[in-house]
Amino acid sequence: MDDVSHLLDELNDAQREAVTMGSNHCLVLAGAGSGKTRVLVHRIAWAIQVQHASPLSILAVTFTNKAASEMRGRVESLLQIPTSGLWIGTFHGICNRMLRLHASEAGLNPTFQILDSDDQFRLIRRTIREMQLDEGEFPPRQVQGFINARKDDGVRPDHIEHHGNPLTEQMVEIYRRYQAACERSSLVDFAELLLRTLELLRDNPTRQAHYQQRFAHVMIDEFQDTNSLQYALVRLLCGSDSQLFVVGDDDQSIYGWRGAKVENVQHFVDDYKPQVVRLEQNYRSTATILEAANRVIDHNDDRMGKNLWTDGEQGDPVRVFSAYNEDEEAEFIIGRIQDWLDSGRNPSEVGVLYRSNAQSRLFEQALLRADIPYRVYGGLRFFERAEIKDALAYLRLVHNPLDDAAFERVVNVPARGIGERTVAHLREAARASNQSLWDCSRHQLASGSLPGRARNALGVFVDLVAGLKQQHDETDLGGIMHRIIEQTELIQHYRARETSDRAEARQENLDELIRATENYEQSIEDEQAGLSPMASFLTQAALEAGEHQGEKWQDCVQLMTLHSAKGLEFPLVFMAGMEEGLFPHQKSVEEPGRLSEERRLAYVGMTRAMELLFLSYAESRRLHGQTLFGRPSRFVSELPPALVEDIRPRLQVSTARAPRQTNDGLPNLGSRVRHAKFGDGTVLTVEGQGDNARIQINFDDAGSKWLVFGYAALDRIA
DNA sequence: GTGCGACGATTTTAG
DNA sequence: ATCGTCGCAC
Repeated sequence: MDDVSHLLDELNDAQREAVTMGSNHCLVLAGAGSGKTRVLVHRIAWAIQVQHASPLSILAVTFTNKAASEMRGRVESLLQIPTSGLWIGTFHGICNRMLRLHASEAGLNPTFQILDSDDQFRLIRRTIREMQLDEGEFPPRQVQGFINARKDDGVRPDHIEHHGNPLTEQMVEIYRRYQAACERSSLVDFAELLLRTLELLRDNPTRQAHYQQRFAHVMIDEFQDTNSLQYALVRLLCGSDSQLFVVGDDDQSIYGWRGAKVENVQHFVDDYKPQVVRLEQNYRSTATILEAANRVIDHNDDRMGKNLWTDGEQGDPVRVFSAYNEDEEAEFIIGRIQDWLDSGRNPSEVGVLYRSNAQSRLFEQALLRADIPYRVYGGLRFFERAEIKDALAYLRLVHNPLDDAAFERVVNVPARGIGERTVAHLREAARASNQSLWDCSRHQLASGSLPGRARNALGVFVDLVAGLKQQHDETDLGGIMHRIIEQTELIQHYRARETSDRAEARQENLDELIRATENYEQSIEDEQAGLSPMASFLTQAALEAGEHQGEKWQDCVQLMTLHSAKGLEFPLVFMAGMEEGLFPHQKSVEEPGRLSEERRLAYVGMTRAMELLFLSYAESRRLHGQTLFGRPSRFVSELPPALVEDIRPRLQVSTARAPRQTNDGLPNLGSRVRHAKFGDGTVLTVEGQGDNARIQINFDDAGSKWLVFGYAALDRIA
């Protein structure tokens, strides 16, 4: 046997057990910071070098492109071989690959284009409008959620029971028509990528047998994030001789709201009887931080059980800061960051985490004032920006004139006098003749059945795209992209409509897009699948929307939501806005089962911290234009007091929390009161005087109510 | 076809 | 407070 010590040297016992697992299926319950990526990478290497598995027999699935490319890179450097034979990718990437290879068997045009969620939204909205339904009654967002949820459950329109419920019946009809529109134009949305692949394998025994035989080693990362469809797909991909190696952490399941099923971890145990390995040694955080996080997550009663430990240092206590308001909170955090920098540490070692994006603004302003560089995660990514999508819509039309979604997007961008009436006429004619909007436009122009003005305008558009199509034969991808941006006059369009710096940014992005097409090299797989560089580029753009903010890889303080912090680590972490209603979020408190997910989110946040962890909350906070008086998050009180250092004990300073009684006996804003029926609450508003005063109280359990002071019989409580 | 004011909603998000 | 969408007037 080859010397394989390099595969095992740096592993602890549990990690080694997982990596060297024999013929059994394996479930690795990998706690935060316990080295799960290392285990996955070494497992792949082990399969190839020790079990002599062919690289072609390996399928490794992740949730993000970032995780996939990191894994690929690490396997490559560990094995010192190129990894092009291995299937490492996201569920969507892998499904895309299979569908391209077997397009006709899956009932698809091999040049199908992928719809991102924005494209999908627009197409659904248009479908609703075309059906002359009321968008108030059928909000496109909701319908989109409905359709995706059905697809995630593997359900097609014909299989939905509407039980005579007219609302459901309509929803199903929208689903049906949306799907028909997709198929007419060879468009595939994200959920469809998975569902089609599932159906392909399910209904095609030859293909199924082929892949089941081929993939002898199937590895799945972040298994707690899989939805029903993904688990069904995993089950179809694994044959009786395949080994499943599944890594996950039920305590880090924070995506239940978008369909992820933690239960899949238990299902996997039941279905495959895997050997279970727990990775509980943490290499990231101090003992104090770890213990505090353990104690918080311990309040959940639906855990598989796991207790992280470390042989590292005790470290500093967890610091809890009680701010008077959100401004003071931000000020405090920036002060501590300044201390950190003054002690010679770097901005990029600092993570400021919050529950919702709206909270970022305060920190941005404060950091700006303090002249500390920062980077905000979230927002639109490169290929999601409007100007990029506009330009790509032209590219899509050149690539596939049947793409009605692309046609609709840019037929009047820049405005060229093709109004809603003309487009409606085209849609109607297209539907009547069962044609694409593009073909229909050409016929309408030829037959002269359009009013003069519309005819001219549409003629300009058709000539433009037709001209570009023609030029496509003479030039490469970069060349055609360049000409698209030049000839469509998109830049002039933004210039005329928007402020100069906004237009400037769009121009830069479009320049960047040209550069990206010029430098684009399609993968060998895409080439083998017979994809043109253009088709390959469009697929990539849809599948990998790109970095949130390019180039900003400087030394920056990192601002992000708790969700996007998953998988990252920082020596210094702030968790801001630790208030009931904000975190845990009000909506999660109301729905049963959601609270434990919020607690897992708190756990994820805390376990991001390596050396120092600060939690902070504000006693009063302006939100949606009004001032709210919150209480500290329950997660704060779940911390073991021995590990906590209160930076400002509430008794000391708090004005909002120690309200004086006014002369007329009315409670002050922000004070806590008890009502016989509604329970405890916080006074939000006081109007009028004496017994006739109307008081708005936000009750902890009963919600916000208006009461007349004289009748309400309120007791003040501490 | 564009511009403006009213209106409403406002957790988290990768592919 | 703020942002996006809708309807209406020019």
